[in-house]
Amino acid sequence: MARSRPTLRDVAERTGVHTSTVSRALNPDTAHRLSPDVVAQVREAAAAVGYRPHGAAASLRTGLSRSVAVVLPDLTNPVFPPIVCGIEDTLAARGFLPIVANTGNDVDRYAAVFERLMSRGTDGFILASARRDDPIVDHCVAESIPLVVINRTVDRDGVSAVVNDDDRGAAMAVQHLHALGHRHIAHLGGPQTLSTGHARARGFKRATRALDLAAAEVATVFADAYRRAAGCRAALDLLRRAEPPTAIFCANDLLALGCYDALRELGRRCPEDLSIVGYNDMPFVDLLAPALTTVRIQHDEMGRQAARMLLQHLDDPAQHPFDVVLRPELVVRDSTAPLGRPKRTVARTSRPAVEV
Amino acid sequence: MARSRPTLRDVAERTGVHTSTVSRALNPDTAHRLSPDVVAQVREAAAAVGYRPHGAAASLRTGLSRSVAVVLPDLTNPVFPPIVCGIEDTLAARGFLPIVANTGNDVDRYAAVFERLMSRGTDGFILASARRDDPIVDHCVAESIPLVVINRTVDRDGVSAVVNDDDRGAAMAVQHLHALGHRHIAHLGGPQTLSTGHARARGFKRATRALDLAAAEVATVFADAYRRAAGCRAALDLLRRAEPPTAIFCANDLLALGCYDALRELGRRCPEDLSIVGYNDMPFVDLLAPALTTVRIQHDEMGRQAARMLLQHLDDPAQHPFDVVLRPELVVRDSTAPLGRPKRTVARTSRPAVEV
DNA sequence: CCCTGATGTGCAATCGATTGCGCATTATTT
DNA sequence: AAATAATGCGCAATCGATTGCACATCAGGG
Repeated sequence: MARSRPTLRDVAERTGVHTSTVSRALNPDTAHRLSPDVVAQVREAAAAVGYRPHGAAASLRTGLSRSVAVVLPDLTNPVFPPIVCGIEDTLAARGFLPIVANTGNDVDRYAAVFERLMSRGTDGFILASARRDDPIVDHCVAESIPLVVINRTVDRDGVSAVVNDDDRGAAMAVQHLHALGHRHIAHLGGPQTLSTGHARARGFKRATRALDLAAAEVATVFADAYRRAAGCRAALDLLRRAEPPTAIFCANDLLALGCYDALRELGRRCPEDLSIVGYNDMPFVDLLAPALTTVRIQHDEMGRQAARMLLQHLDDPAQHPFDVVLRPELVVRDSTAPLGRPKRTVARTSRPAVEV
Repeated sequence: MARSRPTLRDVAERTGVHTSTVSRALNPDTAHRLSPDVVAQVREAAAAVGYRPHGAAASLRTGLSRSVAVVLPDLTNPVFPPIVCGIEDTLAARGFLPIVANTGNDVDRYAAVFERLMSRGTDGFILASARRDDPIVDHCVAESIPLVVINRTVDRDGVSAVVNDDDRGAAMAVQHLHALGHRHIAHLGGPQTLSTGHARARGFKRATRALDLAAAEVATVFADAYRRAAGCRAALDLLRRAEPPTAIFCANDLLALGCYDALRELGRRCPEDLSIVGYNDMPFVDLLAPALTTVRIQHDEMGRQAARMLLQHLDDPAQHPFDVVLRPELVVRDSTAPLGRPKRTVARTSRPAVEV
């Protein structure tokens, strides 16, 4: 035992043919060039000795690995798993294996992970971790490495992206709050180094202006990360001001959870004292207390589109970069209520967890 | 452009030395055998041409890849990301890259993913997807492939595992419910093909017997998957019986969420009409309505232990398999209340999301 | 019956990095 | 100063799979 794994040679010797014949017999694309009985014999022998192709060797020779790297900024953010599932489904249908890596929102680890994935040889990248100004994206473009950015996009040109219409989504949130009578609406923004944080803040500003909400009424603070704790800090900042807002639009759901924490700390209630809107409609926010009103993005669809896009680039290296922009949807639940006349909590809009 | 990536040869020619010298200069372990100025020149040239090691080639020659596969049964279950983070931290410190793959609870995909990872060449496996009787685990043992199972273990011997004391955790849940006065306690069990489902059911049975709860009072139903929808179905089954339980111990948090769904469907309330205990204390269950009482497992620590274990096996192939059993902890929140005298919801035990 | 063409298989080079072995040069010892 | 040890580096084989090319065999047509 512990003998090294069987190779093409072992199968060849067992069958009495050459290794090249074995290689062809085992490859569905070349098997037709051989006589059927040889193919059958080879396959049988391969199964008998438990032959497994040596990916590194094949990859070395062909330069292809039939695997793509999926880089996430934060695995613990529940918004990403459904996206990954969409990617997986689409890639699996074409025989590609997605390799998921996590940067944990750390720039150094982002670089290290990319380096390792590159050297390990993946055919392409799907980056959910892109920053607006991203050296790694630049590098990929310069080296013509097949690449798709997802959810977050970059400022520069020449990169295929699957994103949401964050500007519109933000406007939907503001309009909803405005329709409920809110005038002191604040924005708990995300990092402005990320396209999502930037676009949602821009949409917020545009929408409040369009609705003639005085600038003073539309305070904006920025969290330094899409994290619950950062959201709490920023929310406390907003809520401790002289004239606190009656509603907050958060740039993502984790920040909204931070708002919940802040309210609890201050002994105030949602939605009675403050209406909160999140962004992403990540799994489980429908079960929170109160159930979170949020802007839903199409998780699975984003993943599927990104995977399809990357496959197009792999199939045709000349494929020109393009964008797919998905439309968000407002999901009204219990964390928003009319100003001064908070609605009673009734049967809330539920949404089952994503079934894989 | 689009010129193929630089190789050792390119660096060698540029420096005027042999490729083997370049190889040694770039490898910290062998650089000391060369004169310092050669090393410096080589490193400089390598950086200048943007040399990146070709992992597949190195892996082919050495048989090592410095990467380990982490196989998850269900990426969308929030209990796993924190575990993966623990694994990542520990592996990164030793220069190993974790490659995360997801089986989506699908046996065929499990096999396919394993096959791909094997052929791609990973130095070892951390399986969170093991079943009690798992052919893939058997295969790894037979082939002496370094392996650690995590969270779920296997019935067979000879496999290193990091698990929780599920039996004890279940007993803690039952004792808690019993102390609250509950006598009609049911168990919403997980799949019995998984060690977690099995051990938690066993712990439930043991604890109820020890407390002299009549067998009739301790109904048990099994969900066919750790999913919210499956939990809902099973809970409806329990709650529609002639003598429904006053408390349910669920084999994991997702099943508990299914209970919440079932209650809503029946128009009953938790904890007034039914006390619910979950298992795992996955992220965000502290924010649910009501905040979930659950058995907490040590997510990060599990990951760290498993990674350490695997590294031990990699360092010393003769390392004998061993187990690490972590102790669970009951976290009482608002989903459980004294029988017939439901407590008012007060400030609940909060727990911030895991900071990466 | 020979020639052409098709078909099936073998040969050997190749991908890029690693490493045991050996040679050459320099340092050390007596 | 000569013999020996130590150091620095090059040579070439190797890992396993793939693939262009060549060769052999056989079928069919003239």
